[in-house]
Amino acid sequence: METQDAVAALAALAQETRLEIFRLLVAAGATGLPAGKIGEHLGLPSATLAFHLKELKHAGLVTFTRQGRSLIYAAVYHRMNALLGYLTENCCQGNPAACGLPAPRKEPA
Amino acid sequence: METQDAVAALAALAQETRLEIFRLLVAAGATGLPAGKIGEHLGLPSATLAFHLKELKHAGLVTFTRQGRSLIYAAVYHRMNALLGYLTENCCQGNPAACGLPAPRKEPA
DNA sequence: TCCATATCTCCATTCATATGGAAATATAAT
DNA sequence: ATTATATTTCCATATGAATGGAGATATGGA
Repeated sequence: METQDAVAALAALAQETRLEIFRLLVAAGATGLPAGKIGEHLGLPSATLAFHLKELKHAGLVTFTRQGRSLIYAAVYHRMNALLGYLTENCCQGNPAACGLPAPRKEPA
Repeated sequence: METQDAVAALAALAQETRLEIFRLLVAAGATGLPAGKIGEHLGLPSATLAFHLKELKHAGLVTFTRQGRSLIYAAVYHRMNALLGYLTENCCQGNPAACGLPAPRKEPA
């Protein structure tokens, strides 16, 4: 992952509402959640929700597929993985132990 | 680490200049770097540099100590560690393997 | 076709962030 | 004391992000 992409992903997650959306989608797993359910869970007006989903989508952290009239959103794990890889490689002295982490498996995505 | 702190740390790193400052400090290791050297490396006007250092400091990602008339800045590794811990725990289904990572050692800081 | 549902786009408004010149503060040296 | 160095704070400005109402678009069902 390049620095530009890392900045985009970090910016997408650096907002309470969006971080909560992402966490909810992670918890929902591979099946994902329709936009409506997300808004319901977090009590968000539709326009606000759409705005944040667009940001996450733009950063590559979520995708969606249509199912009837619902759009089902899901977390993109490999993107999160790539972000964690970037951070451990670039912000832990190339030595993850410096940040208390075990050796990372080389970023695949 | 709480969600609030994670958002603050993410926001601090979600900016190209600040991410570069932090990476530079990580590379510099425990001895750190005087503010002036950082600005020199990255070609930043002093006011801009001071602004970003304040943001990083506020997020707990850097500290500084005075040495003569220089302020020596250094990366706070345990904070980065805590952020990575938060992300793997909360954004990888509580299952780091979902993000291609080995099991994390429990966040100590 | 007509209506209901799910979600988005448009827009105005508000608030926060980023940038950098200029002046202020702190330390050191002569 | 005075001057030089290192860095910060102050301030104005420009740019971008967040919020949410209202209307547009897409799909499915009667």
